[in-house]
Amino acid sequence: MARPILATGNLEPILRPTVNDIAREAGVSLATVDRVLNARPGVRAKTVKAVNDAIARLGYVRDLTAANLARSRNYRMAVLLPDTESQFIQSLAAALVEAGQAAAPSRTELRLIRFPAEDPHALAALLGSLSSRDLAGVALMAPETPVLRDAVRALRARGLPVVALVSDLPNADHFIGIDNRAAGRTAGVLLGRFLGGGPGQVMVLGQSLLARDMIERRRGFDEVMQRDFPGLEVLQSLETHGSPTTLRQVVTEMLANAPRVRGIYAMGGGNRTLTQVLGEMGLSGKLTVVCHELTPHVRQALLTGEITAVITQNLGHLARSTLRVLRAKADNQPLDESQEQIRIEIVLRENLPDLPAPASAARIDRVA
Amino acid sequence: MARPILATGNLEPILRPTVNDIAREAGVSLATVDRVLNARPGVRAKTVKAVNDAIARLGYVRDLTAANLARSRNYRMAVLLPDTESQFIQSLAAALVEAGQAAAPSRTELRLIRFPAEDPHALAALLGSLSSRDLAGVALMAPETPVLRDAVRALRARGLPVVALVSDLPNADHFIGIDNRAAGRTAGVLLGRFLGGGPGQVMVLGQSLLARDMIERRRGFDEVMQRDFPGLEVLQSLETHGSPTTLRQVVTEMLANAPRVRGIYAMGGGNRTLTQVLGEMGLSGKLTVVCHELTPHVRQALLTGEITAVITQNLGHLARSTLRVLRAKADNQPLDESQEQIRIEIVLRENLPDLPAPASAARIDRVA
DNA sequence: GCGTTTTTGAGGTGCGTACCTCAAATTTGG
DNA sequence: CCAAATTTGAGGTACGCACCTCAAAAACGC
Repeated sequence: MARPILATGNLEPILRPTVNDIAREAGVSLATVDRVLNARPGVRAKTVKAVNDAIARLGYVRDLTAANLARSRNYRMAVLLPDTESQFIQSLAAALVEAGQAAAPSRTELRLIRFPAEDPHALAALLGSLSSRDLAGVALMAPETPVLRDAVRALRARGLPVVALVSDLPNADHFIGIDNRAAGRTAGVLLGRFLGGGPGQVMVLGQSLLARDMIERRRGFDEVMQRDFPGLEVLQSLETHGSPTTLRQVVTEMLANAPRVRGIYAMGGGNRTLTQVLGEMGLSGKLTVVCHELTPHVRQALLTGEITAVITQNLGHLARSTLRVLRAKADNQPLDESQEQIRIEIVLRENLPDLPAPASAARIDRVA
Repeated sequence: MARPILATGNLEPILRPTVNDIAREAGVSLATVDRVLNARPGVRAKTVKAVNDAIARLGYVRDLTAANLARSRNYRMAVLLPDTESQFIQSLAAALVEAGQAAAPSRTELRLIRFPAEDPHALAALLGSLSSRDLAGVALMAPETPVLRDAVRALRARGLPVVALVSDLPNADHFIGIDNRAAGRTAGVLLGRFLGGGPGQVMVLGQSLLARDMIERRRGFDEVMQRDFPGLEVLQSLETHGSPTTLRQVVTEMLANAPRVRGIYAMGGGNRTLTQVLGEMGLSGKLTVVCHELTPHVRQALLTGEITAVITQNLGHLARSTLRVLRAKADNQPLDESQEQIRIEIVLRENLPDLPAPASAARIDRVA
């Protein structure tokens, strides 16, 4: 149950300057240093400078853990996701919950809130009801609309950091997700090269051609196909609007009319229905299919060869990054960009990572 | 210079049980709870159980930040790398130094130590000189030898956690790096598919066929080629022993004798020399070349088309993971396996990530 | 039952910081 | 130069925990 923390002995201290050192160095009292550090009023400009100079000279950095302890600071973050039931959203939600649990020891709490996917005003109202008294930050995955822009602006004006998830919002503090244009380009090379450069036709599917991420993917895809694979004819995008029925219909129709289709780029959701339709038409494994997001079903389809390649983003990373970024923003701290950059991952059957272990069971590592 | 931490107001507290709560719940004093928590002697088994029961009932988890503050705990880690001057090692070292700097605020210090690459006994002696009084953990990148095995065992016996970097060591506490067999398989599919399944010959290059990572890559590569691409003939591996001269010689010879070579799998280092030789022979961009590790030079070669695809691991992730794992081991804490798994990344020209920004310059994010 | 050993409690100090109060020192305005 | 306003200092408490001492209480041996 309760184990002592430490097997190895303690180390000789690594000395870092403290507030007391600053006070001595600056020739002022602790109270004054505190006033400067925490931007409290009642200090002459001259004194402020003296303190800041001492800080610079000593290379002082505030011990955030001690500071947070003293303030009993805690970080309650809200993450807003559409109430869609797609496997992607579900996996994302699960990853967020897990990251939230893992962050609990560092006084971070994550509140997952779902909003009606098709109602921008309801979302805006929800955002309006969030208070910076209860929250330290907000993460949000939603398509951009005028009301949403205003609501985000209002939130930030109230001092709450807002980060955009998966699909960018231009007036958020930060965007967490992949570069969708580059993702589209990557899909393009994979399809192009796997098809040997042609000849043949390529079908493109997307939920809605209005969402920012879809637009960017399509643009990147076309860019590469036109430049590098002129032998492949890219057919017009088909919109599915998230409806399995529509998807089934447009795919069937297109495949009947375009017999030279050798590849499919599925930009958005609906991968489950797509593989199903292909199966029914006896085309499983006969076409080169590139899609997005490594959901459980896509995993399976990769293994059976129904899907050739997947462009994906690591949702665990995305979730942890979300918390780290929100926290950094809440603390007004700089962030490590390279750590927060979400990579575009290419998954084939051969580099399919092991299924992540269930969250709760803490694994035992090797023992001597 | 010194900014106040917090713009947003404080939140209503998220209450977590403290040691005082345990004492009350268990009906004992604070001192006794402390004795149990830190495994100090002089407590009856019965009392220990009462305390542990209370801990379980309340769901108490120790506040590690407060604990570390109280103990003035700090984490000094040693990372041992061969003194090779390859771009890979240099990039790795740079990533480690950067991760070490980023971890400084959390009382973590990283000491980079280089050892003579070809002298296992010197390395063993070095390991023998490390003390658990000065260090909290050791990370090590080295080929396995009998003396090394013994040295690692001795280190662990002295209570120092040891993790293996890049290439696995079976008796380390943990391995941080990619699954090299899967990496070899991935290289196989890429080459196979990019070459349209054949016909043709494929050349395989490696520094030394003795290192564990090389063996595994070759095995994974062969596995896929035999099973999925029988139309491609895989030539015998060529060993370069890290010598540019040897590499130049064997490649030239092989290409002269095997005119049907259409692809190259470069399992180890020497990518700089390889592209150079290919250029001299007028073959730049004419062969499909798959190699490992996204070093600066390989980036360049990807952009010019001299190299087709790269199997790589994110060194920033690797470095941060090293510190997290060492810390978790030092604290005897469980680790989040999914966060520590280093992914096999496939990099083509089209998904080449932006060059990471220089370490020191903290970036400013968007402002309202 | 008594002395001895073992176990427990009460209390304090410190880690580095935040935040508060009150009095003393300094500066400012007229 | 004096009164008023501003700035500074001294000191305390708290956060959650580690670690120490000393005395009181309980368990133990015989």
